[in-house]
Order: sequence, then C-alpha cells, then structure tokens
Amino acid sequence: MAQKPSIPKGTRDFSPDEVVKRNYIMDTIKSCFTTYGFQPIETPSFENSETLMGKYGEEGDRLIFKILNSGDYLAKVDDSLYVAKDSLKMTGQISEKALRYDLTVPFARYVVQHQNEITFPFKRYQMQPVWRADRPQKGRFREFYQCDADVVGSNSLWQEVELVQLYDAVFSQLQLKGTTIKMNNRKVLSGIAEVIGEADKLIDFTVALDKLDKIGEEGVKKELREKGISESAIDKVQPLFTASGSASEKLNLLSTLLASSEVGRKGIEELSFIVNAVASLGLQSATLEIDVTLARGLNYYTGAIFEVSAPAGVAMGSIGGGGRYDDLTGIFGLKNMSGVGISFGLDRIYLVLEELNLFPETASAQTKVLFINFGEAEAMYAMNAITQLRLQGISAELYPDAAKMGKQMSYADKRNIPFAVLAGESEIASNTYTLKNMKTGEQDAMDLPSLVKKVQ
RNA sequence: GUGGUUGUAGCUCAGUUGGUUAGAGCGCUUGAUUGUGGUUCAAGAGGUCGCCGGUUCGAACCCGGUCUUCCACCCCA
Repeated sequence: MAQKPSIPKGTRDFSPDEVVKRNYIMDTIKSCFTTYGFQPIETPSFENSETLMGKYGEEGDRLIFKILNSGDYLAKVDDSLYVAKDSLKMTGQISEKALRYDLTVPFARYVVQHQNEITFPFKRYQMQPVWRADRPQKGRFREFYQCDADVVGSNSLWQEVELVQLYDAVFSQLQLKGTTIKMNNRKVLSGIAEVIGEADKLIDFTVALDKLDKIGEEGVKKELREKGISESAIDKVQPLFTASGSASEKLNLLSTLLASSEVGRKGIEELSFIVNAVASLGLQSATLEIDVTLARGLNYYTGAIFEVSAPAGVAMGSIGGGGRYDDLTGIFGLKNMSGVGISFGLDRIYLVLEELNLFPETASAQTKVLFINFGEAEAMYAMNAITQLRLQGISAELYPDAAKMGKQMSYADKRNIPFAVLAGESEIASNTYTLKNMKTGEQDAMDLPSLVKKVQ
C-alpha cells in the first residue's frame, strides 16, 4: 500500500454515523437556544491577531494558532530580530492573522463593531469550531466545537438564572441525567483574597484553590506557599477546604468569612439570588451546586462563574463553562457593557453520550427504502415509485446498478435500511411492488399507495 | 511547552533470547444460492511491521531521530 495520507494531530474526520450524532446534539442545543430567545451569529474562522492576542493570558497566546503572512513574509522582519532568532517578537511581524481561539472574544469584537445595529440587550448564540495549539489528550482536541449563548447589555441576575435553566434544559433533553452545574462568583473569590490580605495575588490564589479536588488540601496549601501566600492567610481560608453541605450552609459559611469585605458580600448576595430563584423554579435533571473552589475560567470573569461536570462515574473534564464579564467589550473600546454567557463543549458531550449509550436510535436512521435494480425497464418502474415516496418525504433510493441481487440485499443490510422493494417483470405486469421488511424477512406484493402507507 | 506511552492486514490484537516463508479473530471478495440480505460451509485476496537512519552475517524485535496515539503536568471545552 502506498503511504497513507493523514490529518494533523488533534484533528478528526467525522464519518456519516458521527456526523448524524453530532447533528443530533447540535440540533438539540440549537432548539433550546432558540426557545430561550437567543439569535444566531457567525464570525470568521480567523481574526486579526491583535483581536485575539493578550486576551487569554500568556498561556493563551501560546495556544493561539498563528497564520503565516502571504507572500514574502520575511521581507518585513527586522534583521536584528531575525539574527537573534527571537520567535516571540518576530511572530508579530510574520503573522497578522490567527485562528479563532474561542467564541467569546470574537463576539465581543462583533458587538463593538456592530453596536449601532444591535438592539440591546443582545442575546446571541454561536456554534462554530475553535482551534487551540494544545497537546491533545482524551476529550481535548486542537479543533473542536463550542456552542455559546451569551447576553450582552444587561446586568440583571435573571440572565444567570435563565442560563442555569438553559444548561438544565439542554442536558435534560439529551437524556443526560445527573449533571452538576457548579457555580461560584468572582466577587466571592476577590473577597476572600481581600480578607486574607492577599488581594494582589488573586489569580495565583484562585488557580491553586481550583485544584482542591485534584491535588487535595495539602497540595493546595503547598502551591499557595510556593506562590508566596502567607501562613496566616492560609489559616484563614482553612474553612473553605472542608466546605460542604447545602448551598445555604455554604453561603452562611461565606457570610461569616467575608463579613468585612464589601465585594465579598456582594458576591454572596448574587449567589443567593441565583440559588433561591433556581430553587423555586426547579430544575429537571441537573443539580446546581455552589463550589467555592471553582475558579477556572478566563481572567475576564467578574461575577458568576459556571462549570458543568458530567454525571458521576464518567471520566471527562468539564462539558460546559461560562460566567459574567462586566467589561469584556471594554478592551475593544465599548465601556459599561456587561455580558454573561455559557458554553457547551460539543465534542465532550458527544464522548459522554457515547460512553453512556445515550444516542437515540433515530440518530442513526437514514434511507428507509431501497429499490432493487433488475435492469433498465424495471429501474424506470422503480424510479416512479421512488419519486412518489420522496414527494411524501420518505427517503428512498434505487440501487444504481443491476448487480446481483445478493449484493443489493446485503447493501441494504449493511446500511441498515429497513425496507427493500423488489419490482421485476411480474410486479410490473400486475402494477405492484414487493415490499420486504429487512428485519422480519416478511414480504408482500402491493400497489403503490399501500406501499407508501406501509413505509411511512 | 515538560515528562511518559503507543504504532504489526480494512478493524481489534498475537508475534518467544534478534534467525529462514510475520499470524489469529472479525471484516472483505468469490462460490454453495441466476428473485432474496442477516445464519452456515468452502475457497481466496490483503502487510515497505508508522517513517528515516544506525548496530548486526541477519531487525517487527536492539539503539537514535521523527511523526502519530493515549496519559500526567500546564492550561482548558
């Protein structure tokens, strides 16, 4: 065999079966988005580098795929940079465009650019691929889809409430029971950092705290010490390591801890509002949980932070995340525009549904009736019926060649086509069709109207 | 970006201390069955052992590099 072609690391081909299943997830999400009043937009696969660079932290910049300039891209490079082999500085001179890293920053760019055409509050959804120059592992790809719903231009906490409901609606409709929507608030985290006197180390503090379930209490403390956070500060956050119980118990704990912090109290107030509203509205299948260690997410979150984890027992990172960012469009020059949004990780949801065997049968159904080809005259007779079936919205096809019958039958079998129709000389003579049920093996001759009725 | 791991037929995988012609199951093709698939039986096709280089009389096997897979870290959906 000749050398096999291949695709880049971390990318995938999707075969018919997979595309059908992916469409099922996307259709479900899309219909929920629409039900909640979100409108679709799309943005380009690649943006100007300055739109993306610096928005995701230093780590993010490294993970952005840069697009090499066209033409003689080395001509513009400073000789000094070239000689020094300074890749970091040279990148800006040989690359002016980059592949989209997420959907939120392009959305912010979109809002600023189209601010005069948009009616606020603007609720948009967007389902498009994003790219990250990451090292792949399970559930982690270099090209993957995000499905985002964001509201921009409203400070109302009802948006957060609705987004929790939206998560619940999507996962319930996908029959994915037992998901946990973890919620925290950036203001609470700021409050904690403030109370322990480490306000300037907020990021280091939250990143370490976030790892609690992974590296344990001692691991977190160790990392805090390494980041230069004082022993007395660590003592003060001790209650957080063992926080458990109901949402109201956690809120009480936080109230005590953060009594002296104004921003902290504000965060608790927001969490309470959302928890109470969701509690009285009820959720179908998801659980809303306050997780004070939840700190993930990008640095621009300012209020609520969400993360959805798959049902217990499924080894998978988060399948969704989101939060409130008070000033995302500020970086593009539009001030005082608050946004809040959530994201669904399509590819990970797929893996979870696959693992739990939750794809419905219909997600793989396709052609319903295959007409066996016996020759030219018979094919014409079959095509008459096929045309009628298709007009009725029934997917039907003719085997294109007058191949051996066994081959045609096994084609129907392999493609899981539920009905085969045999129409040869004798059927033509009596103006009938022999319909065979591939599952039971039963077959009967009938006229066209009966056939249509039978396969509907 | 750091450390580790994986690669043999279309697929899932065997392959002994380095030794002559690299195997199995499933799948595929053909026939038993010229108007009947899924079961059965028989026969057959299919491999540059990821790629490049090195050690050796001799390499799927040992060594180096590279790509890929998966995993941990970092970070994240």
